[in-house]
Amino acid sequence: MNIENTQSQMRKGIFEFCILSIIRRGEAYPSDIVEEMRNANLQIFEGTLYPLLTRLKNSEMLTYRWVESNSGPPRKYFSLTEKGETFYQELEQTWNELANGVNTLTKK
Amino acid sequence: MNIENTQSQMRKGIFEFCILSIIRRGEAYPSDIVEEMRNANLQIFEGTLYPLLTRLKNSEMLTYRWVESNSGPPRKYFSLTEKGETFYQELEQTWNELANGVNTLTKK
DNA sequence: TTTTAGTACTATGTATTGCAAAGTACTAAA
DNA sequence: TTTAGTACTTTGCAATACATAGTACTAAAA
Repeated sequence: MNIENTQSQMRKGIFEFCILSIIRRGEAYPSDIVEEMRNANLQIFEGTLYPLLTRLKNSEMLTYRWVESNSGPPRKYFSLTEKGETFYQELEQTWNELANGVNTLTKK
Repeated sequence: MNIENTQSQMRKGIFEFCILSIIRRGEAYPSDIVEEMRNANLQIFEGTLYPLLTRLKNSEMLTYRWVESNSGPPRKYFSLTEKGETFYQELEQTWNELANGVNTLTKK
């Protein structure tokens, strides 16, 4: 039982919300997403990100298209489906309830 | 991929923090803990709570004593160790960083 | 006295996902 | 042709929330 493990456990379930939020604001490819998360001091690893994007795509929350890049391999740009937008709103509510609950409990 | 599962995943890692916070404020037994969490709109099941308390005890974050109850079986009252207090402070920082990161990212 | 009900705690199997690591593929530069 | 950087894929493992089945204690009811 150590802090790194707990950090990892705390991240579970939260990354879906973060990723959908980023893509909701505009089409993005994985490196964009990593960058935006890093800017918010959130760390996500490729081994997490790619399977998660795949799961979201398979669940019809996201669609993607291939875009040739200037100098390098093609990139997969993701965007939100209507189903994804609905799910995002549920996630937003879920997060807010959880965060409020925790803060209520721990800040007294 | 549905909201209930994501809620469950979001809870991972957070309950340690909540439980230590409750016990930090004063000695408590499991039903006390369930009650305080419910008051904060956080739901924890016995299958989660008891093993978690055991893990925290085994990691020397908590100690406990048995207390006879007025009408019913004896109760296990938990309290925080010094190691638990230190760990709590790390958890508090971890939670604040995570919550700030998520809110920064999703509220823009 | 025995049985029932309520309370308290224990143990275990399952599903899910973050993490780590190994790998493939594309493009441009050396 | 080889190397380096970028982009994506796959898979196995560890940890924990959840569900469930069970044991144990005490008081009240039968």
